[in-house]
Amino acid sequence: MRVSAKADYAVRAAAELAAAQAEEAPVKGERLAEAQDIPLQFLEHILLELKHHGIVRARRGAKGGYWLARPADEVTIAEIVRAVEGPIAHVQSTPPEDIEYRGNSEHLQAVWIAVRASLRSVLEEVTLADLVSGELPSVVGELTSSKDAWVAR
Amino acid sequence: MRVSAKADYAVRAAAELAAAQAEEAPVKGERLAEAQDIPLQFLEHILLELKHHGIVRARRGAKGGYWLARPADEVTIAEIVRAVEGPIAHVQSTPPEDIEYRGNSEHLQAVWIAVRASLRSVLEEVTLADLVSGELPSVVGELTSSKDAWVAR
DNA sequence: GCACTCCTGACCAAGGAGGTCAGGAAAGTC
DNA sequence: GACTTTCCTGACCTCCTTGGTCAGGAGTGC
Repeated sequence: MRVSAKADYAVRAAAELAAAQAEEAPVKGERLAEAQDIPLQFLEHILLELKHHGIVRARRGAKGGYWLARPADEVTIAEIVRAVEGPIAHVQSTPPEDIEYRGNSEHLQAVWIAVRASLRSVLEEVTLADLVSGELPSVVGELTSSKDAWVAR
Repeated sequence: MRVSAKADYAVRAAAELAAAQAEEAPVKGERLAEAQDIPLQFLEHILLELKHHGIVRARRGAKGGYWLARPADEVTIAEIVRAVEGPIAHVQSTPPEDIEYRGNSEHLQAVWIAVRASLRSVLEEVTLADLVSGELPSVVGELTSSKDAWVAR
């Protein structure tokens, strides 16, 4: 139930690309790495994965760099996380709907499905455009408004 | 963003203990392992962790076994998951409220906080009593009612 | 004293996390 | 055509986690 460095890096780099989308010019990996303080070579692997998933495009050579394949308001955080981490909320590496629970844990499946749905309700709602503008969807506002949400437990 | 085998096993074993709470007698590890099809020796390690976290009690010897330290309706899934997996929704192994995001990813912190809050809204609401009775809290019903929640993506 | 059951630490293989390194391949510039 | 720039790719590396197994020790009950 944790977020990997890779996923965090990927979203941050994508946010930089979203912000640079107006510029109409590719952004160098080096600039992304510096802006978000991410090891360059590691970031390049991540960007490659994002490219393979059709989230990012790239060109080599002088004047080369990376840019978003789609408008920033059409790319969700969920997509980016899935691209680098794989499916969200798998249990024992299999999707919860495929697991058979017996005996007294029969209803556990519904709980894991609910967990996944709740994750989706956040990650699939927030787009890169929301992220860079700071105008996050209302679901985020509701979840973060309580003081309680900001303390560890 | 996945649920480990350990967490899944822990919740299932705890569900068996919850169901057996009426019996007033300890349940052997072997019986738990068989009921939920969990490797016995692995399960024993898990039960030990639950014990150290004050969720379960145990006695050795003949007539020994495990039982819940508290009534089933006072133990949440969140507690069990934390006992075996550690804190929920950490990013790069640190709690989201401690991370400083700069530049265009400034608002990413709020997103991760929202992710954690949404997980909590499910995991802290469901108790072992809910799980074995099948009367899950309304939040689970709402999240699982859509057909969409049950399909992979 | 003995059977029973939990308790504990050591170990193990495979894979993932979080990188680094070295070189190749396209694109632009002179 | 040579050269520089920048992405692309695979190999490699260390440390840690996952998902276990094994062997023995220590309480408990009869």
